[in-house]
Amino acid sequence: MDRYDPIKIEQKWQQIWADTSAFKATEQNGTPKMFLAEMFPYPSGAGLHVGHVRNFTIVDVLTRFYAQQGLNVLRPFGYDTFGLPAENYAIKTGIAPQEVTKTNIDNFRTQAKRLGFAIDWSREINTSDPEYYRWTQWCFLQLYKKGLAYQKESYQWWCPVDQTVLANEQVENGKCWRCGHEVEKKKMKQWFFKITEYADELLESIDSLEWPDKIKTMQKNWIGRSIGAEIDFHLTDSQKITVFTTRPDTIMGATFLVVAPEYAGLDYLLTDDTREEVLAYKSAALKKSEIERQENKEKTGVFTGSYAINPATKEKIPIWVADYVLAGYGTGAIMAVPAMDDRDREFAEAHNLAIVETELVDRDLYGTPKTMYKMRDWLISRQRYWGCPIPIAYDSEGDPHPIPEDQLPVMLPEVKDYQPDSSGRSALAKATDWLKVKVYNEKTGKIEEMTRETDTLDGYACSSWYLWRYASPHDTKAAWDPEAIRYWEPVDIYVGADHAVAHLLYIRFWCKFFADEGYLPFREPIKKLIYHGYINAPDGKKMSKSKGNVIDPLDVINDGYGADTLRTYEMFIGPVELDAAWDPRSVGGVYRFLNRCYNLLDSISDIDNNITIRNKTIKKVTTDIHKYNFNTAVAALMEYVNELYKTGACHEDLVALAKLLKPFAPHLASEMLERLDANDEWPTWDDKYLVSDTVELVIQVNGKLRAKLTLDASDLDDEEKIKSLALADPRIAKYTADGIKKSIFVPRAKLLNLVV
RNA sequence: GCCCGAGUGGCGGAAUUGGUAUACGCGUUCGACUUAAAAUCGAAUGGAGCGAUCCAUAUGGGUUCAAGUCCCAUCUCGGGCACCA
Repeated sequence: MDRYDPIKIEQKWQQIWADTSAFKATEQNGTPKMFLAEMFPYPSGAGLHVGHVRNFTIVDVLTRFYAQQGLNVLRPFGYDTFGLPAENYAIKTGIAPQEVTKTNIDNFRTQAKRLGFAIDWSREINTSDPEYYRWTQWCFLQLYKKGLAYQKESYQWWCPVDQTVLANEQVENGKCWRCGHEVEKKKMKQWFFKITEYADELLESIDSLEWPDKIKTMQKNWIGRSIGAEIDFHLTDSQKITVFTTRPDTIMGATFLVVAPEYAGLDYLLTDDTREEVLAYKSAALKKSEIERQENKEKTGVFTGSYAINPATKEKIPIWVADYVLAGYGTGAIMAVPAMDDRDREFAEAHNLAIVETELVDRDLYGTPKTMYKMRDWLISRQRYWGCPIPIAYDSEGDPHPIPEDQLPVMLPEVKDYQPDSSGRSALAKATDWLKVKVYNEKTGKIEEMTRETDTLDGYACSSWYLWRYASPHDTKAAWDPEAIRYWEPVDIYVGADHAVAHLLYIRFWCKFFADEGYLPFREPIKKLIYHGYINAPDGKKMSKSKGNVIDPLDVINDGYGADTLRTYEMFIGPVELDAAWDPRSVGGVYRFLNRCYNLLDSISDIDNNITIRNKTIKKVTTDIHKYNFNTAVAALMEYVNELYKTGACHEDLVALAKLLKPFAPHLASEMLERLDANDEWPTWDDKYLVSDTVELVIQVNGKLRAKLTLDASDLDDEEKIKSLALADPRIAKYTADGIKKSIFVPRAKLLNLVV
């Protein structure tokens, strides 16, 4: 017969799937649903990389597996398109981000189709499509109405290269997550989402999720709840400093107070003698980069000139300012207990402050109980062009007003000059016509001309609700259709390799908010999460253009291996949660395996020799996919094929093989099933075929393997018989000449251990 | 510094509740087919030894009839957090 020609077979089936809209999903009441999704990609100019392929293939294996089992499966696809790369490209080339985005999406779609993914292409979404971001703006307005979107002036992380502020979650080791440049602090008025409102629930409900412990722990640490108390230290009868502490019981040892350089009431504490020195210290601290603060943990600080009374000891204690106290946490002021706290002791020793051993007192004696979180509110303003416009306008007094919902979307205007500047306003500030808008002013009761907000939304806002959009992606009346939501959502299995705290925390926050508003009938958006590892270059290093070690998945297909080999290889490469290094020779091994599957069609035996291993393989592959052990599922199929080569494959053997293979190599499997005249219904096994008539019994002496006996399965009930058979065996007898002390028989393990 | 996770052949990795360590794949070697090569098919492959055997799951202890798996220390690597009071 003909040779295995993956390119030909794959083209044929991709055409069939396209022509028949094979993966279109519709609600079917009475049929159990399964909603699967990957973290949708940012469509870069480079096209799909092997990491995308791993991500999408995991989803695809599960999609096809559940579909073959008769579930009503939804597997949509979309593009997360707002963001810096397209805008930076526009600044460099003058080509509009809208245009580049379209080109890149087209390329991604074409490439994804060549991989044979079972995607419902009628549900494609794109976050920079006005029909989509119209509803992102609607989401913003719902949060705004409830006071969960608000403006605040404060010190924020600012990236001087990208010329925008960043959320806490987007600062990695003091550097910008996009360009890697050190971030600075800048005082600006910015928009926030009040995620802290849900801190307790985000923390407490996380244990109910079937997510990897690693992610759960990271989120818990990020939220960082501390239970303690706030305590007032009075300077005078009317002036006080409130501190937060987790150890109010150590107050007897509090020998001084420390406030952060940014502390709001700092000025009041200064005296003529100290003012100059303290202000110099403050401006130096603000200039320090986060990197410098991290590297240099020396405890610097200066005395403010003021004193407060310790309410427990009634002692007058000095107030210092030091940058080891953080402005953004607690009250920005602490009581220092150098006898108990390492950092306070270091500071006290460096500045000759009193250290007194403390006796513990009752926790509630001097303060009021208070819970504090490390998590801050989510900063969402971005001073960049290529993002979702914030639907807000300002009146002549600078007060914000929401754009009415019936005027959405606030379209992102086309501009010529995308370059941001250090003024703190995006390129949208130059779109002078667009800036003007007439909005009703509830203060004056009139429609007035106002000025639009020129910041755009953090891209994470766009991805905080897209999983719900998938349920009714073309809805023009609402962000999502409640009926479709009730049927499909929440997501059953979500697959990704990134965004452990940012995206996966934000989407949980929005879910809880919209549940409270009555728009969602559940409080957690994602039941199960598969967090897979990266694929590295053959040398084990991260793939990168500059190192020239990038493997292009399309090259693998075009080299003649085909998509099925690529997909199956990436599932076989190792445990799903671990990083793996690309091995071009192993790709060849998987190709050989698929080739062997195909060639089995040439000689179909009439005799069924393989009932046991067939049933065993069906069981193994089924349970492995349920456990996401894709690598061992593929290994089981390889073992099965090796066996079929030895014993000869009958029709039923091959049908089972093709069905089990289909999630991994759908084109080849479809071809095989067609030639075998079979459907793709997932096969079942019968445990009665898994027990054979004879069993191999392991005989150990002192725990070491010494012999194997083949017996009738029924003999496993007869311990005495087994023992005498073992003792009679010459390989055993030579160890047991002096008799045995005891014997342990384990029928479950088919094992007999003799102790001499 | 703190919190997780992981250390198994030449390599990627398998191993129900503790129960035959090294499945599967790569690589290597040999053989068949071929004028030859590729492809394909078959066989061998943890180390030492002629052998019976002995030694091997990061290191050192422990529990057990039995430990890759459980317990205690130590080392190495990866990830996260990092002055959060």
